[in-house]
Amino acid sequence: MASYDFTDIEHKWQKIWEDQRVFYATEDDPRPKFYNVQMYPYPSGDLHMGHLRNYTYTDLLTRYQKMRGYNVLAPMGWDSFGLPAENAAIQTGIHPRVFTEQRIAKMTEQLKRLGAVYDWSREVAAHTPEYYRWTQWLFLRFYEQGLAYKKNAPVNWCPKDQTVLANEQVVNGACERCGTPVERRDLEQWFFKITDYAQRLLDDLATLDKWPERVRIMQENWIGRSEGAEFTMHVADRPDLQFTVYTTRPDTIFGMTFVVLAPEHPLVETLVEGTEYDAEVHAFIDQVRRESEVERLSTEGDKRGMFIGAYAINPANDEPVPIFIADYVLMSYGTGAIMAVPAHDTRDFAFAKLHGLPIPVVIAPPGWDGSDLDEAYTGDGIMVNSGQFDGLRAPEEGVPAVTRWLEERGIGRASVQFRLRDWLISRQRYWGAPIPIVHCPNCGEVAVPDDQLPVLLPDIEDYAPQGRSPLAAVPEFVNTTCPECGGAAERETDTMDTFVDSSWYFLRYTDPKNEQLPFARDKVDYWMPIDQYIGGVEHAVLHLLYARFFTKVLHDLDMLGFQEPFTALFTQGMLTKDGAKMSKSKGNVVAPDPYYERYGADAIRLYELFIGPPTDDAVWSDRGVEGTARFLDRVWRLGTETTDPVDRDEEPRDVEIRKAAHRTLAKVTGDIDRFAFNTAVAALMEFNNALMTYVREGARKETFTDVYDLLLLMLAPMAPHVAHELWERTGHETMLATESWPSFDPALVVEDVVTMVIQVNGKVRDRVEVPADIGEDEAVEMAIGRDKIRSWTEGKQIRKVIARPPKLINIVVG
RNA sequence: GCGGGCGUAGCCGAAUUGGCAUAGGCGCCAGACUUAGGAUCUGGUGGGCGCAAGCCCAAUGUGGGUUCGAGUCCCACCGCCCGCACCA
Repeated sequence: MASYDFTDIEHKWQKIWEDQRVFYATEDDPRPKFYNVQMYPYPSGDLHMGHLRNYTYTDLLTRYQKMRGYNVLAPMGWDSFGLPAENAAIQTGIHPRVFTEQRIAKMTEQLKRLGAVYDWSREVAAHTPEYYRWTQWLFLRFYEQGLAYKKNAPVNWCPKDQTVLANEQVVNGACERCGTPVERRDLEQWFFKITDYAQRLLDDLATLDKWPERVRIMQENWIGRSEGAEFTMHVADRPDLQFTVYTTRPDTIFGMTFVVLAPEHPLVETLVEGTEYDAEVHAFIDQVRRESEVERLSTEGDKRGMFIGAYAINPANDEPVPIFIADYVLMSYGTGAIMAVPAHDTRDFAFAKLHGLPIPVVIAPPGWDGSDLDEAYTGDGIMVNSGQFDGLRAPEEGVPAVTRWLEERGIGRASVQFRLRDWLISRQRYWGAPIPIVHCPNCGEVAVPDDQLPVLLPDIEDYAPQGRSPLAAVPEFVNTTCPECGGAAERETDTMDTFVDSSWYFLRYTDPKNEQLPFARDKVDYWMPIDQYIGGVEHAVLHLLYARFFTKVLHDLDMLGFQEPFTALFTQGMLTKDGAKMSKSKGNVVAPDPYYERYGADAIRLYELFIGPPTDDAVWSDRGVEGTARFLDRVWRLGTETTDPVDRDEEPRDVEIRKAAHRTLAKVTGDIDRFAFNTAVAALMEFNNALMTYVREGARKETFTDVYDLLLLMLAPMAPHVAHELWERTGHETMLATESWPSFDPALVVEDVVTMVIQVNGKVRDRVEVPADIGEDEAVEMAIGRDKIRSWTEGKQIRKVIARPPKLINIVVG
């Protein structure tokens, strides 16, 4: 249906770009660098229109920034470890490597078909020994720093996938991947100590001014810093026993009427041992422990807990308060113990009501009459019933005053807590990078020496997990010798979370073939930080936080010279169809193949750009592609059909079309810079419409050539195949991709005659063409003198005239 | 519950700093070309009046407010979306 053979053209130019290595980059280029990266994908096999949208954005920027004069690096790689390949292997028996590499090959083809260009010499894939060797090497550096450690921990366990999940992989109490309700189990697990970096990860968010604010806010909430105080409490009649509580509201300490320990709190055992509460408490603890997250969530609002037969002393007033355990207090946050102030905490209030505990008010709400509260009051107020602190404003005066008092008495101090937990990186899975640790009966836990890396993933027969890594069933892998004593030892059989792989791949791109180090300092410092990072908002807190953490650790190890990896971040919207995100599992994917055949790659790209604001979700529409295909067809015909431009002197019409071209150029340049690709395409369409009219009414040869060249230059990053072909056919000997992005002529963009709007009482009543440099007095005079305006002002008094020449005059009458 | 965002034509959307609301596309209507058109081109496409040039009016989820002037700023409400979710 198109009037040109786009398939031939696409093949031709894709081959030229690759064969001539047009988009390959080196570090010795004198131009300023621009490092342009899209989050490397999991090789799922088939790209759909939703994926193509993202690749189109990245590719547009690669081509645009090159034309803008930058030394652009746009690499591509694969997040190729992970569960799907392993699950497929369990089902089909195909080795995950074979499965993965077939898909990588397929996706590479599909990217090339779109016309997306990369420096393929820098391709990385997480599953290759050449890559995971360095993932293991980096693990060892973390290990040396005490940033990688093993501990027994209650973990999220997916009974279907038979593996441990990170907190982030648990969605509404269910496994993110398969939806199975998650259970809790105790296992020995490897962690990265990201909490050591919590404050810096929080502080440096402020420097990321080219990140979407919502992503910064999400990370801020995820890190979850809170300020308060912790202090020691003694158990009544047991001077040997004490525990620490954490609170953000030390100013409410006089309102404490009970304390709550997490069921897992170590002191609980001691307190109930041999008492009448022993059996009942243990039954409760067992129940809570075994409960899945789903079950816990379903009981929200009904806070379960019990008195355990002991009392603690409130250090503020020396009153004994009962000790409870309850499931709403978590061992993993703060100290695992809280002072409960029912009057001023909604959870404590609910719990106190349930157990008939007193609810004394210590922060008086404004206008409080001394009566009981119907609900917890958490707002500002005046301290009452609080001894020497009565009358202070809370929390702003009360918190520091009480905290100081606790410090002076030597029982407490100011304390900062983070919601962020350490990053659980071990997986009881096959398809990941083995953790390079050996367990020796004599030497204990021993790091595999650097020169013995990589610890290779062996080929195995049975991938099915049985509560431990499939690697544990491979004696040739497990049995080894201790690097320190040379005796018999066993390898660690857990593998690493794929988020470890993806926390540094963008560093490897800068020096992908290095066999001495993961990357050389000079190369990483040349390319990094990434100037433009593009990816889905679903990675707002996971990948993006981990990658920031890695960068900071490697900075502290003096391996690189920057603190933040991603200068600018862009998160694109999803493509939806039938009201849902396009995905294989929903069965609503739009496969690109028929569209390539019918409309060509450029029409698809252009529609992906035109479909709506890049940050917003968009709905796929077949009609939309037809529209952009029609547009390209018109551009093609303008460039190839005889339009009979003639040599003649320049007329006003010719100047007008040149002005239109330059205004469009200014608009498109600005729009690309602010990621408004949809309006950039609209501007090109509008200009093309004007150009068709111009040609129909008789074109001047020189003018037409000039403005048509501009059109092709602007189209080059968006619809590269057609633009390149037309550039060649219209007689240019250079390649369009290596041309400079044109700069607009300011004289042609500035309008010398503009339409001035004349309003009466804010309503538009007339318009008049005026010189752009018209003076205020002259503009007002002209406005008032217009016949049409007179008919509105006649018989009324002009009270005020707002003049904004040359755009607007507003006459206020009354 | 807490945090963030969105609501404009029949549909997708534009309006960048408070200044001509509705650009561009889709769809629809009419016409031209044509054996034919689901190709292409031209014109139209909120409402009212008018043969017409044109004139007038209404409208940006709802209701208020600030302002000479509000899609844009403020307040309340309605609806939808996203993130977090017992973090003391």
